[in-house]
Amino acid sequence: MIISTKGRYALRIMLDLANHSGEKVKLKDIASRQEISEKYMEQIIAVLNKAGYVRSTRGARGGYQLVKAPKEYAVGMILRLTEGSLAPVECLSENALSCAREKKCAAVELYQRIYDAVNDVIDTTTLQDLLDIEQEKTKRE
Amino acid sequence: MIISTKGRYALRIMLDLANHSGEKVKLKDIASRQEISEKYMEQIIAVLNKAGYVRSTRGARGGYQLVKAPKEYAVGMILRLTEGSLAPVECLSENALSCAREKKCAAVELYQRIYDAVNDVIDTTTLQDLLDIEQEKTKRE
DNA sequence: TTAATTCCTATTGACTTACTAGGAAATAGA
DNA sequence: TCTATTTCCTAGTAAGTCAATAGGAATTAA
Repeated sequence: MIISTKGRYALRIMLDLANHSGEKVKLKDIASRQEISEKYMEQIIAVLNKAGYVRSTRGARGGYQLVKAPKEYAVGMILRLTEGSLAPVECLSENALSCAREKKCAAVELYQRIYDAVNDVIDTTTLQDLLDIEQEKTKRE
Repeated sequence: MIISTKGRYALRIMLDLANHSGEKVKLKDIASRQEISEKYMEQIIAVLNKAGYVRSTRGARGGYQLVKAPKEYAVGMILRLTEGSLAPVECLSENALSCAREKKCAAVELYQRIYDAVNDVIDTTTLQDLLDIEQEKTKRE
């Protein structure tokens, strides 16, 4: 049960953009700050862009910026977009094909509880919350 | 974020054994009831056996049985044994090597919340709970 | 002695992950 | 208009994981 680099990097990209609101931020700058491969980041931010979570400006002096305020982005939106469903098992995913043992399967109840618990956390935590945590952490240093 | 067949099958094996408490259950019977490859199951039950969660009897008329009562097995024990840590990210696992950005990383707080939520569910649900759910489900059919 | 069963180890095909690579398209500024 | 800068698009790839399959050794009841 793992959140891959795709989702984690997406979160860090969004956080980085949130930390530079108002500016057009170049991918190169995010990459150097976050120490992530620029080329790999391109692919990840492309997804965020297509979904309308960030706005891009092409060409020289171009860059990316957030479309909405940080508190408008639940981390669940970002993780689901980049990772796909965070369901612990396939059969709970949106597009799941029905399972033959569905009717008598006891375990699916357990999986649903796990799923609910995870969804609750990621849907009630926003980018702004992470910003606050970050600030708190650097203050403490 | 997925619980693989290893963990899911382990759960079903344990449930199957729980449904036949007192008997020595042959792998072949579990395999046919659960429609799981017998050879694959061997590998999974071997882990459960080594951990002492089941007791095996070798040779003709041998089989497996649970060591303790179903309510003594939290599903977390079984899943962690077969899946490894259910931490959403590597850095939260037991044996994780320390991360350079640990001190300022805001996201780790999120991951910890997810981890806590998952652990809470799997540590408070036992095999007996699943048995009860199963009974409830078949009664309703 | 035989049949039935668990135990042990190796191999494999398909898939996923985390990139790398190369260049096309767009745009600001000279 | 030209050039440097930046995003956009697509393809490839090495390493690792998953979900088995395979074959046979060891053990035991009858």
